[in-house]
This record gives sequence, C-alpha cells and structure tokens, in this order.
Amino acid sequence: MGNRSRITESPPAAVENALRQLGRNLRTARLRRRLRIQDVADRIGASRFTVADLEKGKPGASAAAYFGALWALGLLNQADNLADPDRDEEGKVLESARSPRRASRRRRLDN
Amino acid sequence: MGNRSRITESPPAAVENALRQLGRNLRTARLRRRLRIQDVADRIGASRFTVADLEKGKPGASAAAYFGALWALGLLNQADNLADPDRDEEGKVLESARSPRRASRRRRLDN
DNA sequence: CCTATATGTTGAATTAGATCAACATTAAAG
DNA sequence: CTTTAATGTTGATCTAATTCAACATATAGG
Repeated sequence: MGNRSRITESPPAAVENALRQLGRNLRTARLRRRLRIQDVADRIGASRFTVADLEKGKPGASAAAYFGALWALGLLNQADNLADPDRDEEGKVLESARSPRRASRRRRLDN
Repeated sequence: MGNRSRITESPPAAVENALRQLGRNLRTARLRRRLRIQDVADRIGASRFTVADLEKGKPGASAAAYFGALWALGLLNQADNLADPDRDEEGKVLESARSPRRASRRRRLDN
C-alpha cells in the first residue's frame, strides 16, 4: 500500500551519484545560457522549487521533470541513447537468436 | 504527490517520446538478460507495478526508479554523459570567460 | 558600498505516485 | 494440447512530491 519505494527513498550510491551529477550538469547548462531557475520552470510548467530540486539531484522528482529540464535547455537529444539496444553489447551477447516476449524462469541463468 | 506539475501531467511530445523510448529500451535489455519484471523490482526495491510503469515510459515515475532500473541492468554508466558540460557545444559558445553563480536578468540574452 | 534580484530555506496544504490484492490474459515449455 | 508462470488490469489505500508564501541570504552590476 502506497509508500515510497526503496529505490526512491534511499537509492544505491551509484544512482545517487548519477542523479547528483545530472543535477550539476543541468545547473551548468542553465547558467551558461543565462537563464534563471524561474525561466526553466516557466518553460516546463513547474515551480522554481522543483527545478531547484532537479539541480540538487533529488531522487524523488519525476523523470518527466528531469527530461523536461533537458528539453528546456536543448539537451534532450542526449537522452536518446540511454539503454539503446544497439549499444548494449552485453545484452547482444546474452540474446539468443529469437527474442522472447517474456522471461521464462527455467531458461534463466543463475545469478 | 502534490499538485502535479504540467511537465509531469502532459509533457511535450519530445519528452514523452524520449521516455517511451527509454521504457522500450529497458524492456529489451531486461528480456535479453532473461530477467522477469519481478527480478528487476527485487533488485531496486520496488513493486513489479512500478517497474512495469517504467517500461511503459510513465512520466510521473521517479527519476530514481528509472536510474535504478538502468543500474539493475548494468546500464547506468550510459547516463553519465547526460548534459555533460564537456559535450555541450552550444553551452560552451554561450559561456563567457567567467562562469557566474547566478543568472542576472540584465545580461541575459533575449529569447 | 548600495541596490536589485536570483537563489536558499522552511513549513503547511494538496493530490497523485506507489503499493497491494485479486483476477484475467498470454506466452513458454513439455 | 496442457500446464505453468510471466505479465496485464483494476480499484482502493496511503503517503510523499509539488506547490506556495514568507522570509533570509548572497551575488551581480552600477
């Protein structure tokens, strides 16, 4: 019943660091463009508080908010390659000839 | 969560598409690894419903959930370059010699 | 300096995100 | 085909994400 998931409440360090770095990058990009927090907020239809949270790397903020900030700064195209199957070399190796639509337990590798 | 921001409630098409694509990529990567939705959910400490939402590209899901899914699949490193200042060619051009800590309205370019 | 303003901080109010149960559907493997 | 399990769907519940006001701080520019 509805509470916050562990990944949002206390993310692993790698996730926390990635979000903090993204936040710092968003701030750098905004300042380079001479935009105020409020300007970005206006462009995406959010409050200045939310945009400030994004620049802090707040884990609980919505993915749309982060992507929207990238979009407002003209940087959304950099998200296109995220988890791109063509770039997933490990995945390519693991994939069999036929790609299943469900993950069957019996054929799954242990780990 | 509270008053849902416009960017989360009805994101611009570019943002919506980017999220849907990310969701599809997460699913492809998961299936290649022969993992069930539940397996990814267990790894990040979320319910299978949330992970299913991620694979649909749900805008309102937390950024930590998306990054956590990438992390669970060994793909988080692909997020490192998001908005990387070194790759922000347009930002480099706009940046003056000194990088300000605030965006002053007077010096801001119109647009 | 001095002033204007961008940003930080806090606390309260509101509502939607996350969870779960129960059931339906569909694909995988024998 | 049959069986098993992975995934989809729905609705209710609970709590945290977001907003906002008000004030404090600090930076930019003159």
